[in-house]
Amino acid sequence: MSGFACYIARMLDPFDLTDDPAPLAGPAPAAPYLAGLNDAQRAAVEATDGPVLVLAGAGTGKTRVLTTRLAHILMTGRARPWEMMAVTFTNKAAKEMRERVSALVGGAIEGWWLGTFHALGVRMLRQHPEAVGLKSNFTILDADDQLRLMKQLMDGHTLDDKKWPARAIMGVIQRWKDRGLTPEKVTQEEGSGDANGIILQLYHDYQNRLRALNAADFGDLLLHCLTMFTKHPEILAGFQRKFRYLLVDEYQDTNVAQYLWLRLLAQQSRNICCVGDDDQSIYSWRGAEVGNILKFEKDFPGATIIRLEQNYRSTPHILAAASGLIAHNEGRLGKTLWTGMNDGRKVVVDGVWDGEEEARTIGDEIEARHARGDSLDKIAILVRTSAQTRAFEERLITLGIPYRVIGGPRFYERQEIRDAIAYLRVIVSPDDDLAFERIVNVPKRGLGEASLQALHKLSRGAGVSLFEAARMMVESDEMKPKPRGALKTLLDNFERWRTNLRHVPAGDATEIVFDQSSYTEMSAGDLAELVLEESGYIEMWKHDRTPEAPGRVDNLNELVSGLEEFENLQGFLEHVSLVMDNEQNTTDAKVSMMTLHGAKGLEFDLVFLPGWEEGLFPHQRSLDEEGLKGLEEERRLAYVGLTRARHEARVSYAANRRVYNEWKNALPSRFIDELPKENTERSAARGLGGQGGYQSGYVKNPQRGFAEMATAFTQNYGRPARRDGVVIDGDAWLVPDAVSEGRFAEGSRVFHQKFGYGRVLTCDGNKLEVAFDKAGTKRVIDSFVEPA
DNA sequence: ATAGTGAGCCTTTTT
DNA sequence: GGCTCACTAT
Repeated sequence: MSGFACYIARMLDPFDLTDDPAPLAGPAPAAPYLAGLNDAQRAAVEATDGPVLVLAGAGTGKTRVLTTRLAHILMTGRARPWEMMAVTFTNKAAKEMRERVSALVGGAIEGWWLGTFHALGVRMLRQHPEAVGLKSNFTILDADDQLRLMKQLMDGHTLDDKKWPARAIMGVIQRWKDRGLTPEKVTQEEGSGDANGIILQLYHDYQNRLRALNAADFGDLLLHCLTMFTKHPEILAGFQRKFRYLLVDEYQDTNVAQYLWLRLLAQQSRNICCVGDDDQSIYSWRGAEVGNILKFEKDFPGATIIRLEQNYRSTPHILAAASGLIAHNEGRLGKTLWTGMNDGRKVVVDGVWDGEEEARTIGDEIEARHARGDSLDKIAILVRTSAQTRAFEERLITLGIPYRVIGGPRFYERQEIRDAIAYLRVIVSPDDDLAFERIVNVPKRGLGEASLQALHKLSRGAGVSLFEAARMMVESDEMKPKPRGALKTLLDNFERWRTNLRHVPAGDATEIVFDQSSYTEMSAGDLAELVLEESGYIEMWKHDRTPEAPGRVDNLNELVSGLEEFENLQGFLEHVSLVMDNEQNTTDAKVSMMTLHGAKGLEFDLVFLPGWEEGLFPHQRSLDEEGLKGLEEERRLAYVGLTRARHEARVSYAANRRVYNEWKNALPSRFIDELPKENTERSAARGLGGQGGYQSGYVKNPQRGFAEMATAFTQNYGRPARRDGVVIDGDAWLVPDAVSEGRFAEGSRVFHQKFGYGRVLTCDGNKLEVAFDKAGTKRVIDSFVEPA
């Protein structure tokens, strides 16, 4: 802290801006960190006071502006670190911001309130937990815990659990929480309705149960803050006084609860700067309200609005394609992105036969680039749904091209890790019923359904935790000797492990009673190792013969070594519930694969955008459930995808895709039609408007190309009617050019490799509607049928 | 109490 | 295709 103060003093001298009342008014002597900013960026940095909305288009240097702004506020002495709050959506973003601002300021920054909404919310709640009926060591539940809890609560209700599975109920409740609605507030608005009545009742039950468990779920972290602010104005006032400058990243993704939270905190200082891009709002399904950004001016009268429109990332063609696409959305704030770069290549649009061919084509292209010396790090495949990555993984494995899938199952969400953590949780808080329940019978100890029921009954009757009930049970005769013995062993184990627990440093109200005489402090890692060993848990996996078991053992070992970094278990558990990042080792150059959602904020030289088909992208479900709103969000997703590309973007769509078990034929996504013609080029590889076959530059490996061609000729060309062939579906790219370019008259007979013979009903450009003799009426692209 | 089988479901995105 | 749930057999 003192080091930092020192630094400020040193920096202030040469260009003292502290007393400049209106930084926008004139060119102040340029501080070095301002150099290289364009006018808009600089304005965004220097408009420190009053409400500011920065509309930052994709690739316009948002992060740089944001970090510079924070550094500027610090360096000019407008605020000290602990008087600033900066909110992000991901831990990764928070981490990056901390690093970059520190670099600008020239040292670590202590006391700065920087983090995700949830992390900051917890921090506030931990200071005043009693204000919302919690104890300071409250636990944070994850999705898994929530679900199990809800299932328990639902037992008491008559609800069609086919129509309303626990997952769906939690969804409704979470949505309410996103909107800042406690159970009491829901009543006024929409608590009626058949199912809603029961769901609301469950919401009440759920909240009561959480409080009894001294636990909060993710939504509560904000909701409880709101309650606290309203019920205890003095607490709110304290925070209002404290935070003189607020900054919010990704403002378009805030939900109502977050919005209310921010508004309350900013009310006093009014120095709130929100940064966002309405065109990149892609999280409405988890409660985000684009409306928040659209009505910023109304909420904060006199707000300064700054648009960052110069794009430093993409070529003009990519930018124009993306802009042309997003222009189809209504209700935008509107931006005109521009770039000073050279033209570059047009966005390539490539139609392929099926998903397999799509994977092969993309794989080959990547291989060619790789052979040419391009770094795999700069290549990404961005998909709509996570399941799509599979085809590409398989292909890249075959080709021996290293890749990484970003956003897969998280480390801390794996079953074995959650089990291990449950053990640790019970050690730290014996009252943690959910954790206790999770592991009473894992590994199997003969404590099944019946024993658990008995425990629950006793726990409810005596008003004590399950652990306590178990203690009582062991003393009594109510249980059969066998399970009783097993339970006793388990309890004894926990008591013993607990004696090894390292104390929480002062200030925490953890009430753990243990025998001082046998007290031996252990590091968190050592303790975890001991527990996994003595409980038989790791043994269980070592003996497991399923293919994933060895990996699980590895994960458990990794967990233990990860624990070494923490002072104590409590600290680790908090980390687990909030900072679920799994750092990927980024050492080797690999192709990145991820969903479009996961790609936000990233950039790559070459971006593949497969699966642009109606139903998949835009996703049918989005359309069904949200209608036009859903479509527009899907379009924003497409926009996000395109704008990730620096040099090249390659869109593709397949005419046939296997969904679960059956083949479906698909139409190209409407988004493809919405890309301006002048900024796109149709790949020459597959006809569909191009001329020439695969030789026109697509397949870079002629040897394999020819080999496959030969195979395909014998298999396909010779016996076109064959429908059960091994490779037929995948090798349709050898359809002769003449055919792919042909036009089909209505009424003419055609042959389709998947659907067999049929008659053309209608013909619209290259889209045909064909009544197949066996497969029914389908819509297909003309290049996939041939004259019969 | 538990393992194993079968039916029937649903398939987006995740702090 | 894979997951969860429920049921059956041990």
